[in-house]
Amino acid sequence: MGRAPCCDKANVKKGPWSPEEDRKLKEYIDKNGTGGNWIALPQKAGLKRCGKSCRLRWLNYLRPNIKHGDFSDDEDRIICNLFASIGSRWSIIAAQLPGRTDNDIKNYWNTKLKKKILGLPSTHRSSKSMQTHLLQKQTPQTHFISSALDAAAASLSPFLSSPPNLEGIPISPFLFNTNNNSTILSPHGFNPKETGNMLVFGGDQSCSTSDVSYGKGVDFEMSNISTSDQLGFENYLFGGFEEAQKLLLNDAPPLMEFSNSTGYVEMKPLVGGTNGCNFTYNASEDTSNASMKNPSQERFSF
DNA sequence: AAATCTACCAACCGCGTGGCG
DNA sequence: ACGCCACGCGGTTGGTAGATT
Repeated sequence: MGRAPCCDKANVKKGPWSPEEDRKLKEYIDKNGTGGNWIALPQKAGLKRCGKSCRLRWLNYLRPNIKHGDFSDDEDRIICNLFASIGSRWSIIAAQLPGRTDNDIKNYWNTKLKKKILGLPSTHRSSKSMQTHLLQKQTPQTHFISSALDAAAASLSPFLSSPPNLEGIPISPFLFNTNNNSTILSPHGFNPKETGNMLVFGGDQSCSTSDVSYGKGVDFEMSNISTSDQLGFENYLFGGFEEAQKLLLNDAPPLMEFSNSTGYVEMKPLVGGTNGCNFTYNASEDTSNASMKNPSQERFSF
């Protein structure tokens, strides 16, 4: 038994709003307010729209004092700081940015700001091949990313030192950032094609077990981890870097707590978690899946 | 010039929550 | 105390424009 529909789906228009619909909605609300009842509003306003759709259109576009266009550096900073502290609570973040909507901030984060922090080229519709090209050349960008990856490895090394290896090969954790296929970011001098040892943190806007790749003998469990936790962890790893720090509060709290009390490497999100789960790297796990092929490994490019 | 790819963003969807009878 | 209902939120989708091949 599914949820009852909020409106008669057959008789409501969907898709982009026309100027005429905008005018009707704005005129009605200017004159009458929302009346505290979005469900009834479309009919009263003479609109063939779902109440939810009207509410969204009003809040995100028609409402007075909505700010459109580029985000300022200050706004970037506020978003980054709050995201690092509370995760993807977009409505709370939006409350700190007058004129910005949660939807706007969410879109901005997912399409631009996240990449900015992670040091990827400001894409602005730049192609994947161009990004790969930039990464292949030793640019300041790649230097930054490589440095960050080195630090990521350093951050984890105390916990990976015992046991320090699997099958005699040292584990070299590094971050992975990809838009589906072609780009992998590696620390200096580290080629996973040769060693196969890595921890891989999934792709854009995703976080599930299926997004975790396997290095040789390494399995990293990330089931039930929210995107915000994943990004929180990434932020943690990047937190020591000047470039990233510019976007973070100097006194930002630590995002992850590490321990190996159980014999596993446990990386526990301290803030921003929605479900309190842990990342657990099980160093003693059966390595029979070492030969497991993750299709994405076939697409590495250097 | 056309086809394909990619980024962007408006809008949708479904779930959780809180108010109310 | 319980169930219903509307709202608000966050994740996701799909259309479109611009870039690239």
